[in-house]
Amino acid sequence: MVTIRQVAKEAGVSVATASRALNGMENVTRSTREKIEAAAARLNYVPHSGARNLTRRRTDTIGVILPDLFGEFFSELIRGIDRAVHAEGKTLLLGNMHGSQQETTQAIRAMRGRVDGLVIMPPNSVAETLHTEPLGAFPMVVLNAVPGGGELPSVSVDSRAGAEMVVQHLIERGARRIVHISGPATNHDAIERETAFRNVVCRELDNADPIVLTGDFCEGSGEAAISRLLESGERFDAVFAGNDVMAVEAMASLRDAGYAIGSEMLVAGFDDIPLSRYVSPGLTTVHSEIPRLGELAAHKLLALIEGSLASEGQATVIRPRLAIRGSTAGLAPPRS
Amino acid sequence: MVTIRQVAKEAGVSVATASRALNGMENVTRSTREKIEAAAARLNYVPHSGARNLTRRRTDTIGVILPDLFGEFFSELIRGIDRAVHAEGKTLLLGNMHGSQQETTQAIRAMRGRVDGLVIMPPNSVAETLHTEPLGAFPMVVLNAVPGGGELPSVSVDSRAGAEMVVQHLIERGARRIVHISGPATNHDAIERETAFRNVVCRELDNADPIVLTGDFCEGSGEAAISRLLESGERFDAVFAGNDVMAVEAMASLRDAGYAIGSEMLVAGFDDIPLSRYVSPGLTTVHSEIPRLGELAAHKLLALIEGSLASEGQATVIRPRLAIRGSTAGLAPPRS
DNA sequence: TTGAAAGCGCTACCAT
DNA sequence: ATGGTAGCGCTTTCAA
Repeated sequence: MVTIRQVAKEAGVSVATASRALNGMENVTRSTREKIEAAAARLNYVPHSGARNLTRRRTDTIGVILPDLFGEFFSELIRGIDRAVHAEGKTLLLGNMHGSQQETTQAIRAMRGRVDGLVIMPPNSVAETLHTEPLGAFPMVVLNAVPGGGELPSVSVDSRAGAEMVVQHLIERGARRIVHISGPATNHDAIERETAFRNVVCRELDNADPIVLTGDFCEGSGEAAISRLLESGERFDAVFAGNDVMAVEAMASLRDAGYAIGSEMLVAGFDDIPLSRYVSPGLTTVHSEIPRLGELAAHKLLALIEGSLASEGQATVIRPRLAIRGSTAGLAPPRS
Repeated sequence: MVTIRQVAKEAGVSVATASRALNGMENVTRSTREKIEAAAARLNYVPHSGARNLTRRRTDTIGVILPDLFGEFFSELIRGIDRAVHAEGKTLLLGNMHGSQQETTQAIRAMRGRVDGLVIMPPNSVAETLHTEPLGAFPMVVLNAVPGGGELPSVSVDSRAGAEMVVQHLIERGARRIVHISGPATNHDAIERETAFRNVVCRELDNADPIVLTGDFCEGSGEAAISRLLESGERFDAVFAGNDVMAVEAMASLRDAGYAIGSEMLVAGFDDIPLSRYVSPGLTTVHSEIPRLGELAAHKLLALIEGSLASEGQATVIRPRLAIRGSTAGLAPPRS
């Protein structure tokens, strides 16, 4: 492994000069610079970023810690973050907490000394104590969660508003018995969406105890929920799933069960992942601009790192909008 | 930022002892260890992985360089890689070459000193000179590409076999005039798939000059290809798209144009991204176990790093299988 | 403009 | 079992 010292020796200069030349600093004569560059090329020198990071006390890398790497939601999110980070010439270090609290702490700690800051999407349990982490002083932006004590800067989608919109919409399109498939109780968004659902159903349909099935936001749980529901024999005319993955699955299951989606049975989701536009009928959902969510978080973090942003209380909330598609075309015989 | 030196001082021991205790080595008395741990906790000490990496000459991190972070293919791939890497207690550093050759080189170099090895999915142009990279000695596994000079270990899906299977299948289901939407010419898989398509069509249908439209594997190009095709007035009864993203789009466009997918018009893709199962009718495609592709690559890299694998010539090829769904149910009036 | 040398925070070797 | 110390590869004062 060739080091800068070898390059310096080969070029017959000191490491200091070599370093300057290779970093494109001005105070190096043209001829020395050329000698050094030639030597570097001859030896196939590639700088060791690890060492560089250590001396410069910065890594030009930002860490991202997500509960999972699975599915389009995260894919889109990472894409947004990458876009922002890459535009600034920085790199992305990806951590995965795999949902567990312990792994989250571990993941955060593993980032120390390897990144300049963190974008993190913590489960609720972690969010509450996040500012307690030894890394407290560490630049950190929280995604879609209630920051513990409200102290950490955050970016989030207004889940409550989004869920209210979509439930309201279902009602307008004729739904009277709406079932909700919720996300995991450890997830802040899941709770917000469920709460909003209950509120609207209670207020508009006078139903204080609607059916709520517990899902987990992942593949498999939409289908499972629907099959439980069908077995139970409950009557219902619409399903509002906590996210699109479950909604799309629910839609497929209901179609298989013989319902005409959009006319006999309305289905809606949340997130607006790309998939939602491609299923047929298209899935009505809450468009939350996932890549933008990531992009905003990254920008905020970069500002934080540069010191151009206070490290407290900056909460950005994205207000989502409805994406209306065929899955809520309208219940055929509107019953009052 | 609290360092190990401060912890040592606080505990009244040397840094050496502190290091041992904190790394769980055996040769430390119980009492000293406790003193040190207490001191570390009191000071909120978090080890600096960057420095650690430097001394240990290893990072326990593997780098992944992809042409793009967009879409389900990469999402699934990363998921597979993560699964393997995480199982070994290591971390993932994500690089994005954004398709350009220059950025790829840059991305590779930026990894030096920050990762123990690289999984890379290079465009063709880069693949050929990859082993020339100064990082040559660096553990590296190539994904889905022809490794330059065939020297680098690789994992890939047998695109040719997959494409042959699916084209054959289209013919069996009655297709006689098959159109191909290809991927970008810079992509090895794209070329393999197109070649296989041409071969089968020539052999089985005696058509030496089938219609091939150029796409780019990304959103938008499936639709564009179909609209060009429809405008041209060409007759055709089946579309084989180079990947699922384009196939799904093509399917939607054709449906909008009034074709009954599966009976009047057959459509097939390649990859089997999750989306393919959810569209309706389901998309017939080549199932290539994307996560497994990533997992195998990661395992191979880890073996390489550990030195339990030679660094040359190890090529793993995954043989894909057909996933038959509604989009190729069968042409209604089978013409000979 | 150039060089010498002091670290960055940590681990691991060699003594004790 | 513990401590002293020499690096890991690089950047960056400070002098010359």
